[in-house]
Amino acid sequence: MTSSPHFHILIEKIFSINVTAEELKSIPEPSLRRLPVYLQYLQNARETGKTEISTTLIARDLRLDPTQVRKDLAYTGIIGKPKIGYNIDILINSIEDYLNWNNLSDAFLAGAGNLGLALLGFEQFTKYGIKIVALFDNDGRKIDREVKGVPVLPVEKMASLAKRMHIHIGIITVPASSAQSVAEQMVAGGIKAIWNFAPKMLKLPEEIIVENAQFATSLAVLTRKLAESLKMVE
Amino acid sequence: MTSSPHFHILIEKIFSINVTAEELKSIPEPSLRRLPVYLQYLQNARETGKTEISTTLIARDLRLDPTQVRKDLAYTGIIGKPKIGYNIDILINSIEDYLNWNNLSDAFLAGAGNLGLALLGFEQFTKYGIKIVALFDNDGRKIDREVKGVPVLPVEKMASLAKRMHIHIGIITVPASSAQSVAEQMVAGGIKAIWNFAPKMLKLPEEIIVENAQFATSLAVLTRKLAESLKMVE
DNA sequence: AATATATTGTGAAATCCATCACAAAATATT
DNA sequence: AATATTTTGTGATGGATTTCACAATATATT
Ligand SMILES: NC(=O)c1ccc[n+]([C@@H]2O[C@H](COP(=O)([O-])OP(=O)(O)OC[C@H]3O[C@@H](n4cnc5c(N)ncnc54)[C@H](O)[C@@H]3O)[C@@H](O)[C@H]2O)c1
Ligand SMILES: NC(=O)c1ccc[n+]([C@@H]2O[C@H](COP(=O)([O-])OP(=O)(O)OC[C@H]3O[C@@H](n4cnc5c(N)ncnc54)[C@H](O)[C@@H]3O)[C@@H](O)[C@H]2O)c1
Repeated sequence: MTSSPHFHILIEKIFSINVTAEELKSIPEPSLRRLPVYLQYLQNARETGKTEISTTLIARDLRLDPTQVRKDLAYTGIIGKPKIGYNIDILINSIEDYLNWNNLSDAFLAGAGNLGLALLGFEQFTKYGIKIVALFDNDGRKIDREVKGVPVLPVEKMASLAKRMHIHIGIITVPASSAQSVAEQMVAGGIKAIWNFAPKMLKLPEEIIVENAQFATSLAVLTRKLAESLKMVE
Repeated sequence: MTSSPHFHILIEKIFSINVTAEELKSIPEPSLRRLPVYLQYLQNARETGKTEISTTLIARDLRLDPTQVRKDLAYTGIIGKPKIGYNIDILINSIEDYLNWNNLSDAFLAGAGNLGLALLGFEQFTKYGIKIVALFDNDGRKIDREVKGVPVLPVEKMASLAKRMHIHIGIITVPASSAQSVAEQMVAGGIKAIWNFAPKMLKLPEEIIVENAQFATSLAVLTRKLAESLKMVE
């Protein structure tokens, strides 16, 4: 980069140039992870009839630092008014746009078991930018049914169908032992991003985006902190 | 702290003094979050018949920095051999001990719906240190049944039962609108750590440990990175 | 036995992220 | 109209985490 990122952003604001991949990448991952938390908080706040909100208040309610909230929100391009704060509707839109959650992406889900069907039943995914359009399984008893209007198809058809339908997102809820093979079939079908619920690290080409929904990670923090706090009172 | 942490740990090793809350706290949270990833990787590696493993190899497979892996593992107290690496069995045990996953903790789960039942059916939780011993719901049709040997009870009984059974961990899989009230009932029952799947920030006393299993967070990273990579090829 | 090699363990440096401090701006109050 | 108050936006600072650099060590090779 030859010019400073700050200068770049200024230029973008003035001339409405589309941000490039370079700039898109520049948000710190911790900030990115906080954006959905703000979003959910703001949607709640909107329901109470509020129209404006300050980072002072957001930070108090979410137990964060106000400057941190301001800097996080700034990544989405939002501009506030001193002494007032931000317009809630505009702010919500700004975050959703930034996350690309205003454009629903179609997704395939492999593994129509307990977790897979629970995910399918979770209507709120449409709020999070994705829509599950087909399930795939290798169990004959599950195939060729429809669940909540979504067809369950044989996993062999997944790759070709993904290609034909230009699907970019795959969700894996098969047992760990099948996860690698299913992931490879997804990649063969042109899928670019995989949300993996199986407790198994996938080995895939570098350019494939893999987000592991590791329940174990979450539990590690929980059980460890609990052990700490129980030790403390001993 | 008057003496260096390093000195402390040495003393602990020599005299087998229990680590105190002070020392327990000292692991960086990013390191803590990586431990379950190593654990799962190591369990896989063990199944292939390996008995020793180096951080060089772990790092290559998990796409991490070898020094980082070494420092992370060191928090669990493991000691390796130059030129060889670590004994896999001992290393696995060391991580499990550190996370307290060798002592199963009983947990209550509120919300016997899609996700709650999927979680119940997930036997591997016993590998992650917890055991769901009772479900609670407010839907008469679900109450007083047993699911996989675990009773479904009316949510009104949760607090008193938690107290009586000295339950420390609660899992919330009720709709967002009921999450706060259910969480408060858990706290009233003496529960100290809550694993919250409802997309709702809970307002609870500071000493209560809350770990939000935010699906939205995971998806934000996925959809954002995907948007970036699609921009790139434009 | 001497040398080469791969790895651990750890201070030091670099990078990344969170927090502090404060000027500028918008509104409310006197 | 002047002053006080609250908040935004941001450069500077501090702290946490990652990465680098390298000595020490265990084993393999000659
Ligand atoms: N259930 C949970 O709460 C939970 C939580 C965290 C992680 N997970 C993980 O999610 C995955 C699914 O868990 P689950 O409880 O839903 O298991 P499940 O057994 O209920 O479902 C797995 C489904 O995958 C199908 N399947 C198996 N191999 C396949 C293949 N090669 N191609 C296509 N489909 C295939 C099976 O027929 C079944 O329908 C597992 O990896 C599990 O470890 C589950
Ligand atoms: N299903 C998913 O894949 C998924 C994913 C992420 C998050 N979530 C969240 O998890 C929660 C549960 O989702 P779900 O799909 O299982 O919903 P669900 O409607 O299938 O289950 C909710 C259960 O909670 C019970 N319940 C409602 N109010 C209660 C109360 N006050 N006390 C006790 N029980 C009560 C209901 O009777 C029902 O059995 C929701 O907050 C949802 O947003 C679900």
